[in-house]
Amino acid sequence: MSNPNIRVRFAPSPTGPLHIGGVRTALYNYLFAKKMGGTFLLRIEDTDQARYVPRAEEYIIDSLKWFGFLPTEGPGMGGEYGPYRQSERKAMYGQYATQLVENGKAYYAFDTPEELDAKRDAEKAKGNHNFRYDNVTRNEMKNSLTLSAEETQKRLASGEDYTIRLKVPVGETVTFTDLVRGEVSFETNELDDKVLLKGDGMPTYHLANIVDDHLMKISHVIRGEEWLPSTAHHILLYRAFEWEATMPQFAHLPLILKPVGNGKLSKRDGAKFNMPVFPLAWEAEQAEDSFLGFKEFGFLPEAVINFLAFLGWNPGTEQEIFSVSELCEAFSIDKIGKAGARFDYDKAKWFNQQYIHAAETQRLAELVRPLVAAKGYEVSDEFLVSYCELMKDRVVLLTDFIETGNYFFEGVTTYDDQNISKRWNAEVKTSFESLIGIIENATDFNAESLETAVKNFIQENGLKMGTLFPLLRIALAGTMKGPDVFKMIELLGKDDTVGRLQKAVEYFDNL
RNA sequence: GGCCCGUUCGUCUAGGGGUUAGGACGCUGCCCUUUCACGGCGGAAACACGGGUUCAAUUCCCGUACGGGCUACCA
Repeated sequence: MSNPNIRVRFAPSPTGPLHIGGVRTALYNYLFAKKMGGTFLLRIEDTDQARYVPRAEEYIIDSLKWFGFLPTEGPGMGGEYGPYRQSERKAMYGQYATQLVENGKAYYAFDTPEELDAKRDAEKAKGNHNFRYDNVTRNEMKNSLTLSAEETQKRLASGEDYTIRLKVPVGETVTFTDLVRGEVSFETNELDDKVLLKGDGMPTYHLANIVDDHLMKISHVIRGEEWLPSTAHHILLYRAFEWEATMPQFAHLPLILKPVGNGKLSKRDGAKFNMPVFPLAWEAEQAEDSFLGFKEFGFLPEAVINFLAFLGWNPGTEQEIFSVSELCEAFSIDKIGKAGARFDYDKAKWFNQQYIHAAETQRLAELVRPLVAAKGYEVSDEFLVSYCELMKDRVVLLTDFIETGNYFFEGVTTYDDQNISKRWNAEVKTSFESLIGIIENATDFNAESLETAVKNFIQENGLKMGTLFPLLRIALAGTMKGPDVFKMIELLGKDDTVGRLQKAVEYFDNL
């Protein structure tokens, strides 16, 4: 069921790697579009040349690709409302800004950044800590409202740098209904005359955003709460353009907060808490600006999606595990919470564990393959699949597959000495060596037969499982932890198993 | 400082004028088990505070406190 009237966009700035809050914004937009049968598009807001980072746009798209919620319109993706990169729309914004000046809704301002800084400092010195360029102070600044028409024309003609500022009306109340917060209002007397067009001819976020959302027929603006205060300006802009009738609806998402401490989640929290805050790895010139992502930490994309979906939203039922398609079905804006949500890494890991348990073993093996290769281990595909099957219940992250089960690949490197010395003695050794013989001579080398054979041996000799099993386990794995001993033996194969057991006897003796 | 937004277990949250305030993560006890894990069954743990309104307020209103965001020719 498709609905051409529902169009939403994800509009990031390519200033660096896309952080996890941005991913969640993209996700909510995607889910909303899917739920409503609408369109989800990507728009790159690259109007700040100073902060532009070349690789960032590619990173954003790679990330969306990894999660599997790629927009259907965007740079390099087609769509009839392009271009979808704002830098490529530069000329258009200038025209719209000029139109606003002609209609008396905006004005030229000639104050240089230095002059503005000086003005702010001067006001601060006078005890005024909140100078703003507003409907009062504009009368004392250098702009087309205070300058004569001739002077303005002269400055424009001379090529002097100028900005175009929104002429915020006096004494009005701007009220709108936010889809998550309800009615919100602002007094225009508290609002500053935002710069619409910068000295370099580029639009600011405010202008570009409104023009593009209008031209791209955006029906719902779903974005972070940091944009709530500027929404008043945006509404004023829609009015100035006389686009209010088709103005999109707004939904401001609660922010994602630090796991502990004050403030919103930042990129530095990743290093601080040893957890990912970006979807994919990002390589920067400075080591401190380089990061590993959720992917490299060993997360499955759908687990991250499920986790993120629940950071600020819930379905109102007790179901927690949702596939992406279930999420699309269940999603609704009115279930989005209002308060900021702390980033809970433990919960993220729990989601991942749940998804790994439920994942096809074949797929896990494919994901683990490159990790195994990176370690230099050489194993067959059959081995890897069986190994993943054996380990998937005791793994939280994909990287755990090579860490907690490393002895499968490289043999036993360290033994649990304490548990050995507690159990090892001459008598036990005799039984243990008989046990090796049984394994060595086993004709049906599979877990079930081996278990029967070993248990029979134990019973016939009046031994206890508790004396031999732990030693068997330690001999094979070095540790008391791990999967079923007989399944381990089957996977390791006869030669490897017997080799490990013999090596262990020697080690146990010398302990 | 000003403006705007928010506040239910440690965390994510459900709920909503009368509930034993529900679930999940984490923590913890027991069971399962040759170990670890998985799984199952339990436990501790919350309505920020003060005033109203009301027969009744955690729920509605107002304050306060606390938290968050914005306050750039950044987005």
